[in-house]
Amino acid sequence: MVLSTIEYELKQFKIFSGMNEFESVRLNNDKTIFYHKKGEVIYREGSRLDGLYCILDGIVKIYKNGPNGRQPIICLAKKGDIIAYRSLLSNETACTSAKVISDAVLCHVPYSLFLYLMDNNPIFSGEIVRVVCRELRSSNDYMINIVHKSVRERAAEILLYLLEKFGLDGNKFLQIRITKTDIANMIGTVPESLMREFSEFRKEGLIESVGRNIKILNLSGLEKIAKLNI
Amino acid sequence: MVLSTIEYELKQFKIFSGMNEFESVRLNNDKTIFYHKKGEVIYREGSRLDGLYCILDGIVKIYKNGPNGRQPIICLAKKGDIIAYRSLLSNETACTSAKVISDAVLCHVPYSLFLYLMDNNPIFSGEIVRVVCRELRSSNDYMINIVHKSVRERAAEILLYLLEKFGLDGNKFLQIRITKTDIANMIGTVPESLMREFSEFRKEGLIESVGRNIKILNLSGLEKIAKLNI
DNA sequence: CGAACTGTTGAGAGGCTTCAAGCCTAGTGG
DNA sequence: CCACTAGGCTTGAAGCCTCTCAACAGTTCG
Repeated sequence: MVLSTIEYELKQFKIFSGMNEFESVRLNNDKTIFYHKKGEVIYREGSRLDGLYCILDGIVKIYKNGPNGRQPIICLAKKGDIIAYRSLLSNETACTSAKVISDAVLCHVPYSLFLYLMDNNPIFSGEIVRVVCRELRSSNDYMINIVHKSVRERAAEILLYLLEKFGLDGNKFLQIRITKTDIANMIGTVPESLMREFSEFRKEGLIESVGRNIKILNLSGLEKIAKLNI
Repeated sequence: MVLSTIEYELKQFKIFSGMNEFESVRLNNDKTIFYHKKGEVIYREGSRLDGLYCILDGIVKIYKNGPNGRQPIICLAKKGDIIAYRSLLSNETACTSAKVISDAVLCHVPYSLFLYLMDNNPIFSGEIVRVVCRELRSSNDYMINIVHKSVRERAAEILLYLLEKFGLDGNKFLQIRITKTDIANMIGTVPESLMREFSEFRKEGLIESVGRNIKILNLSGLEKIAKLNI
């Protein structure tokens, strides 16, 4: 990804869609582009952040350090998503960590510019509020799922989530390569338990999976298991 | 509660602290006060809301309709809290329901005024953003707790939550009367399991409980069990 | 190419839920 | 105001679901 296309990419972010000439110039001057390899940590729980990140490419996992050495994953962020804005808004230290799970290109927008846009650009601030609200809603939904559904139901649901968020390639394979441990951490279980459910799904002809590659064969079957919408 | 004190009560809400003369008058004209008895439903999941509610008195539970006929409780709201604002901000239908569990006095602020304040009063909009962010953070924290902790740990934690939010009376009793079913629904378990943990706590001298009245005897003991902060 | 991590399956243990049954509390209607 | 009834409280027993531990095959990446 070359720099000239980055300006174009940034324009695709809804939050930046209402910027005037002055703001655009300032964004281009103040921003920093980072290239991160898989496995690199972008920020850590407890640290004080000095700006937000727009994801231009790759996949980032947002997680917490939980009890018993686990690392529950809050969500996955991909191209088009923004991360690290919540702690800025409430002026707290980060309550999550972020790690790259698929080589990523990030655009750092400094706190000062963020504040300026929040105060002076209603499209920006309105869009940020919408993002937070959406996250709050999905966080609530997620909670219900994880607490009141069995591992089998959650295993089906996470496949649907990955499908919706990352899509399929031409051969019906999920367009994301992610470890079973990470998936298990997304639905609050251990890799072994997740494994067993996937094995079941395989026997039932719902999916095919070889290592990290997952093929979705029967969407409606998975939906039935996941019991979406109550 | 008489009407003259209501204006005073509303001023106590941080979101209204920065209003000018005009906005104050409009709030007083446009608002509606509702008196709700225990058990009454304020709004239902899926309905379109026409304003937010400020809780002037009483306790309201925010819950969802989950699988298997359960009603997982997202949070409890008391005097000083505002509810139903999220769906307004993202212009969606309500994703939760709200029911009174302790006789309540609510102040309804219509959507139009809400929008006006969001656009014209930076103290108001800033405070709303902070409220959403705080909720998002606690929602994330809550999720981790509920997923990766045992029922015993969660049972201890919910007591600490109730203690912090509602406090104790002179005799060390929690200042909230809530059913075991509701508490169980807050920590993602069934009343019977919660019961057993409370019985244990009783044997260990951590609490005393008779029916809906819960007395906290050993705070640090509960904290140790809850394993707060990882 | 080798070490470290991940994937996969099995066996066993234990925590939690479900079902059941009786007591008690609280809210309703006469 | 009191009796009644529905629902909440409480405990026990049984069984299932999920986690833990273990072992080995496969994969990834330096």
